[in-house]
Amino acid sequence: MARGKIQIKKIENPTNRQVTYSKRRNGLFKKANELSVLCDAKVSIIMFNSNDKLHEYISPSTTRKQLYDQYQKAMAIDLWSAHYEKMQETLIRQKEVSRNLRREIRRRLGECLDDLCLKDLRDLEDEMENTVTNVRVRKYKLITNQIDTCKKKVKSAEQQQRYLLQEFDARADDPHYGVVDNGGEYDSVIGYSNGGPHIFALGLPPNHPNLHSGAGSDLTTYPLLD
Amino acid sequence: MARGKIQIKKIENPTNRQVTYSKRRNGLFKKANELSVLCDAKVSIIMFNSNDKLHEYISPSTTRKQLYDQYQKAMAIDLWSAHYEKMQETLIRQKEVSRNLRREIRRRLGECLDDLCLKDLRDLEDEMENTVTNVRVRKYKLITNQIDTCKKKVKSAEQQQRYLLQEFDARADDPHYGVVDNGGEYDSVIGYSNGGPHIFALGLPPNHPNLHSGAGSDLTTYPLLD
DNA sequence: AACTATTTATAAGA
DNA sequence: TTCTTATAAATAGTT
Repeated sequence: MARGKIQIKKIENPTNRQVTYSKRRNGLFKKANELSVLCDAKVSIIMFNSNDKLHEYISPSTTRKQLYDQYQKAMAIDLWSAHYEKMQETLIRQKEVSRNLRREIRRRLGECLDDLCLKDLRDLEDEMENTVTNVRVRKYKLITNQIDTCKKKVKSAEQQQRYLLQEFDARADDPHYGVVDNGGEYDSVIGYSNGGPHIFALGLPPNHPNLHSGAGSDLTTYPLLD
Repeated sequence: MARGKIQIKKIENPTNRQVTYSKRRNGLFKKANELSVLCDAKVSIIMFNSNDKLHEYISPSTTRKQLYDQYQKAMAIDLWSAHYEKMQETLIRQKEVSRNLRREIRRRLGECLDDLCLKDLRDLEDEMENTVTNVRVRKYKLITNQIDTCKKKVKSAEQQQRYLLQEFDARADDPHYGVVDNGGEYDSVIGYSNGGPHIFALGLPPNHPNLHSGAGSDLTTYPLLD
């Protein structure tokens, strides 16, 4: 535009190119600035030269963040990247799936049945009955397990009791062990009314294995059985 | 820059401002384009006028995404990550929801029952039975409706039949109508074994209204009822 | 970086 | 909005 017109095509001489880039960049930024002031506009220019060096202009009336937030809003976000789009699609599909699943569940709660035909209803009914059967099987198994566990505990408790009585008798016959005098009344021990402390009072070691095994520490569940 | 120098400050007249914005925007984009061609550079300009209308220039040698990816890398900032992250979160939540819904359904199919306690199983069983009840109610209603429809059709067919027989008798008594001689045997008509053609043979007009009404055209469903 | 001949952009008017 | 045109501004090539 001076000392001769030029063709608008790539300047092959790298030095000339760099010089022109510099001059015109300044010109562009100056124009951008004038525009933003004259017209109360917000302008951003970012540019990379052929060596990928970044230069940037932001009009003084705004900030990068403000400008790009506004830009994203104006662009309605989605066109951004393939990734973004894919994400959005996935999200929509997920929501659709959820909706369908919810409807399935509602049907299985006995709602939304009006748009089902007779066959669908029959299938649903069959399915429900299968499920009930499965649930009952599982429930039965659970109950059976619990009962078994309880029985084992009872057995263990009884064994424990027998062992303790035996031990008690043995020591009652042995003069080396002192006997608590309660007027020949053994009920408080035999009846298990207040077991633990009495036993220790009789000289059993506190960490007796049969007392502290799993069954032993759960003896309190005993009254719950019946 | 012509017909008089101007001060670089906001143009207060909105019309003038808009005109200048338009002209200078074109100038700016033209310069940007020349620069990008001459110097093999990548340029992006985004601008909002005072009414927040967006205008954008991207040099043809690149794309928005490319340019902004490069920009982000160069700036070591993340322009879109906030949006991105929010979306990712939403997606993860949605998937979680779906997974839960699926498990609910599987339970209602009698699967995955192992981690339910006795109370859960009882609730599930009750729920299933409620559903079965609802399904049966709905099924019953559907069947009742179908039966009602069938009954109506039967009634209509019988009425039709009665009318035709009456008509037949009337014409048999009237000497103006010729009678097909089959040895006094009327069964083939009375028995309805091959109704249509015989009737027309007897001289009924082909587009007899009672024959071609909705009920009439469905007479073939009659044998299916019972 | 400065100069300057020349091209280009554009303000004001139509 | 677009065109016109006088003039300001930008800048290509040179120093």
